[in-house]
Amino acid sequence: MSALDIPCYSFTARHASRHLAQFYERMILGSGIHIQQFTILAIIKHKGPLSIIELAQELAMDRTTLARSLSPIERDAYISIANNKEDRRIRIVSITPKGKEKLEVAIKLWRKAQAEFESRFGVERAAKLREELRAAAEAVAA
Amino acid sequence: MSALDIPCYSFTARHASRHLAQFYERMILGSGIHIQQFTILAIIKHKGPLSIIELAQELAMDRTTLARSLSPIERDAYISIANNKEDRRIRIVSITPKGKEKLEVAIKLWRKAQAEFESRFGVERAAKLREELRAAAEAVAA
DNA sequence: TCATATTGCGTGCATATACACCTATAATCC
DNA sequence: GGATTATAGGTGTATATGCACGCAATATGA
Repeated sequence: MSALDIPCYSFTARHASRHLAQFYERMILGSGIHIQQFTILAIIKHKGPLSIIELAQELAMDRTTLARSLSPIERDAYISIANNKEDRRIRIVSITPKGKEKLEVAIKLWRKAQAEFESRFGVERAAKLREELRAAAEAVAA
Repeated sequence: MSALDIPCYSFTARHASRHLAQFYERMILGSGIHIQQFTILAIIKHKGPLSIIELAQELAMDRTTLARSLSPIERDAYISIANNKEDRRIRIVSITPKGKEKLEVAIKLWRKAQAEFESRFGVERAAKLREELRAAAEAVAA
């Protein structure tokens, strides 16, 4: 037996996620950021400044997980986090010029990773897999 | 935009993996172990005593990640790790009677989780998704 | 046999993940 | 307006993940 024979859907998804992440990490290594950070930066850029909770909703991830993921990219000045005047509970996350530059470098490498995966796996097949992954996540939503 | 519109295959896989893991965690909560620990215990039981590296290969995960994942279940005495006489570099991992008991409880809950997912997502569809996830991981293998 | 290469494994570090619990602030309802 | 409730966010703790590096033990080759 090997991992390929373990029937647990959670394990299979985790396994694929790990290996896909490693593949993308290798591909965007030259950018100096991680694939997860790349996604977060891209969303912040495209959705404009937003609060922690709004950002977490966009990314469909836990609020506290996201908050900790922001630390390294704030430390490296790719994002800035400011307080809100109207509602002092809210903290607003924005991408910095330095973050935009970093993102532009990373996005070129990311496109290559996307293309490489599609080349190996098949464009149609990859699109179908993505749809099914989205549906699976939806199916188990709390 | 929401997570469902992010086209990155790595993100989509990570997203689905997170949410499937949370679903399984909720389902096997009563067992007192995590879904990842469940998988590791099941493999150790079925593949008999094996070394760290052999176990890592079975699970297709990093050796050092696995080693740290063993700590909690060794601490809780679900597994035991012994030195090898012939080759003193090798450490052999075995499941304990306590671990087998825990596994039996967890496996009942895990079966319910599997059935629940198949019920929500479709049996055929789930099988197909699993196959495609395996193939995707294979496609990006280093 | 002894120097070298290989192998098995542990640890430091950094990021990822999420639950429980806490504080501060804003909104709501007598 | 003051008590209550709801919301935004931070932190402690625990597990997950993997790279770089180091150490000890075995295997190999001259």
